[in-house]
Amino acid sequence: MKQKAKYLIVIVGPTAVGKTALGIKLASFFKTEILSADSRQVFREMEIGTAKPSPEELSEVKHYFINSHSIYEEFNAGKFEEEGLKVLEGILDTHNTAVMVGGSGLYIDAICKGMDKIPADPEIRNQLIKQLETEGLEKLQEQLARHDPDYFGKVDKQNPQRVMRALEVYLSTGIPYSVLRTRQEVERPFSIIKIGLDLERAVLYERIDKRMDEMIGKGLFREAEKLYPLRHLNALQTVGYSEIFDYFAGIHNKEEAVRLLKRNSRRYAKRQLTWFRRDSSIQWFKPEEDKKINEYISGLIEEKKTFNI
RNA sequence: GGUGAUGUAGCUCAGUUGGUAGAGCAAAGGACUGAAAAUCCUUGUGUCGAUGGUUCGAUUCCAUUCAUCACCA
Repeated sequence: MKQKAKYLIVIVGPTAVGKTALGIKLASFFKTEILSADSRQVFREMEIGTAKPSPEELSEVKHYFINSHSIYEEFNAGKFEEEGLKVLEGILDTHNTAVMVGGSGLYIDAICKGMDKIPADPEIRNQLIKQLETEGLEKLQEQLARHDPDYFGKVDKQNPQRVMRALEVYLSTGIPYSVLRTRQEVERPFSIIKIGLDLERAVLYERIDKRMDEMIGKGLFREAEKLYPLRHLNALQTVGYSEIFDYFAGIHNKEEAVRLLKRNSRRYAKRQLTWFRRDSSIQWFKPEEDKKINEYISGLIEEKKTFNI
């Protein structure tokens, strides 16, 4: 029996570029569903600051991983791969095409390329965080140099998160991180079509600033005020909220908070672009280039169909 | 119209006793496999308003000129 071709259309790009709208158009066209790859939109306790699809948009097309988890839960790229793959399988069981939309590069890669199955140990991680506070980064660097000289030679030693993760893995498994982290890409049972959305930088930044003003108008500060007592949670260590928490904590005034909200969102967009730019399988378009995007996708899908006959 | 001040990086400004310049902010580039909207690294981007003069050499001194601001008419 001939196997049907299955496709995952992935839409990536910086924040505020218009990924959500394109995703909905494509999913509607293919009569399929959307997998959101966004590390903050998964959380139901956060709303305004994460720029989720609107209720209308959500009712138009079924979205997964929007409001699916709680900020009290531990959620990460590894879990996203595991849970997301299951959801994808489900969609592709009944559809030929699925759409994934998101700005979290690591999450996108987790689905498209897979991650090494290296365990996480939150307990050890918390210990390491404490150790970082009390003894400083240097002590952790020394430990890593001793236990995993290989990785120590490669890592960005100034980055506490990198150093701690490697130590976490070694301390919980007894195996050096460098041994477990093979970065081997896995083959998925579907074809992946990656669409990147980008805009002229100045225009993108204008959109980011404008959207931030809109979020503030919708009550972002009120939302952040409610979440303020939970600010220590990982989910809330994020652009759009921490700037407001600092305002509540008296670190800066409201005007400065607004300035930082915008600036940090812009910087976030830049980091996203840096991540996506190195992925040569992404075909880039401007958000309004619907026609070109259509041609690009149908071209690829046609080709594969022909090939399979 | 007169007098004065200012004109240097995207913005706010510093500076050069004459040897083509530097801070803050903004920004740019990059890394990154379980915190990733996180975390970390690197980088000063410039006809020093314009034209002419003095000088070995002018962004700096002089003249003219343009622009902006303030005050006086």
